[in-house]
Amino acid sequence: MAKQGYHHGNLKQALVDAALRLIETRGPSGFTLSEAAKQAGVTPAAVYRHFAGRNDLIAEAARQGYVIFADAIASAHDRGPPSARGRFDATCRAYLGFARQYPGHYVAMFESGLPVERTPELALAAGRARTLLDQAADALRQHIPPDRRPPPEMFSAHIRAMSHGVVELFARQPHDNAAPLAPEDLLETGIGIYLRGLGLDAPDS
Amino acid sequence: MAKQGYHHGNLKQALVDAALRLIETRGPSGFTLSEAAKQAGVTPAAVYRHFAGRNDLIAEAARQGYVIFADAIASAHDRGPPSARGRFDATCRAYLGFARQYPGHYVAMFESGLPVERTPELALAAGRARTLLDQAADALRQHIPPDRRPPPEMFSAHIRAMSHGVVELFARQPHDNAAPLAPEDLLETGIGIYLRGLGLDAPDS
DNA sequence: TGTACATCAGTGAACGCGCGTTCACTGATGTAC
DNA sequence: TGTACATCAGTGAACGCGCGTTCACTGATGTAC
Repeated sequence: MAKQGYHHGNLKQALVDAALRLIETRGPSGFTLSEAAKQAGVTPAAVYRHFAGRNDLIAEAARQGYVIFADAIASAHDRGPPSARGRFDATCRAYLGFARQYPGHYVAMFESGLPVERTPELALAAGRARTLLDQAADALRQHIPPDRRPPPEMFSAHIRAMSHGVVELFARQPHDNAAPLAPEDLLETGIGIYLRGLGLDAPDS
Repeated sequence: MAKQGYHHGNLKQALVDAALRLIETRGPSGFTLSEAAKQAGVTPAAVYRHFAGRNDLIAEAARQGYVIFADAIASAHDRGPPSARGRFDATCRAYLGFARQYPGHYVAMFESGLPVERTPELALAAGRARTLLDQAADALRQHIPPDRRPPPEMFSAHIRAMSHGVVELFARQPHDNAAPLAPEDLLETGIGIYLRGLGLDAPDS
C-alpha cells in the first residue's frame, strides 16, 4: 500500500493523519478541514477528491481507530496468559494502552459526537470492537461465583465506565502536573478491587 | 438579587444561562458568544459589558457549576443517613444527580478544556468542590479494614473515575436508544461491588 | 522506443457565512438640587 | 415635585479572519498504439 505514486502519493491517509493530530490537540470540534489540508501540504479543495466533507474525514479517522482498537483488544486477549483472569487483565491494559498511544483516535471515537451509524464502515468497525470487548468481559464473567454474577451488560458497563473514567480524568496530558498515580496502576488496582468484590481473587495471591 | 432593574434586568446571568444551554447541546467548543448574545436578546457587543470575552463567559458558567456541585455534595453528605456508608452513597447519588440535572455545567466544568487556574474565582470554586469530594471519600475510607485500605488519593481517584465514566458513557442523552440500565443503578452497583472488594459490606445486607 | 491521448489528483480563485472583538454612539435610568 | 445632569447598559456598524464548499482549470501520470 501507500504506493507513493501520482501527485502527492497517499494524500488520503496523510489527511487522516493530520486530522488525528488536530483532533488530539484541539478537540473534535476545534478540528478544521482547512488546517488538515494545510498540514498535508495541500489546498482545502483537494480534500474533496477523497472525502465527501469535513465530517466524513472525522468518520474515517474514527473508523481507523476502531480497527486498531479492536485489533489491540483481540491481540491482547489471544496472546495473554492462559488463565481467564490473565487474559482479561491484558485486555484492560490494552484498552488504556490504546487510549494513550492513539489519543487522536480515542477522541475521534468517543468524543466527536458522531453517531457510529453515520457510515456503514464506521458502524461495522465499532460493532466489531464492541463485540470483542463484550466477549472478553463475558469470558471472565463465567468465572464469577453464580450468586454474585451480574448480568453481562452490567458487568461490561462497569468495566468500560471505570476504564473510560480513568482515561478521561487521568490519562490525558502527556506529563500532567502533580499526578501522583500512573493511570495504568489506577486502572489495574481499580479493576482488581472491583473484581474482588465479585469474588474473584487477585491473580497472584 | 436579580433586581430586574436597568435595561435588560439581569443580562449577565441571562448570558450565562444561554451559554449553558448552548454548551449542553453543542459542546464547549461549539459554543458561540454571538449565539449566546442572540439567545439573551442582545447584541454580541453587549456581552463585553459583563465579560472580558468568550472564554470568561465559559469560565463563569463553569464556576457556577462548581458552586452548585459543591453545595450538592455538601448537602448530600450532611443530610444523609447517620452511617458513614449511607452518607457516602448519598454523595455518589448527588454526583450523578448533578451531572444529570446540570449537564451544561458538567460539560463546562469537565470538558471545556479550560484550566481551573484561568480565574481565581474558578480555581476557588473548583478547589472547594474537590476538597468536599475528597473529604467524603476519606470519611468512608476510615472504615476500610487497614490491611485493605488504599491510599486516599487512589481511593478518591477510583470513585471519581467510575462516576465520571458512568456519566460520560451512559448518562448523556435524555432518553438513549436501548439503554437497558439506568445510570443511577449502574453507578450504585458498580461502587457497591468496588467497596465490597475493599471489605465494606453492602449497607442493608 | 517514441508519440498522442485520456485520466484525474490537486490548484487557485471565489462564494457566502458567522465568528470574536472594537468603537463611537444613544438613550433609559438614577441622582442632585 | 420638577428639572438638569451624569452614568453606563446596550446599539449598530464595521473590522479582519478563517471556515466549508464549489468550480473551471492545469498539468503530471499512466496507457495505447
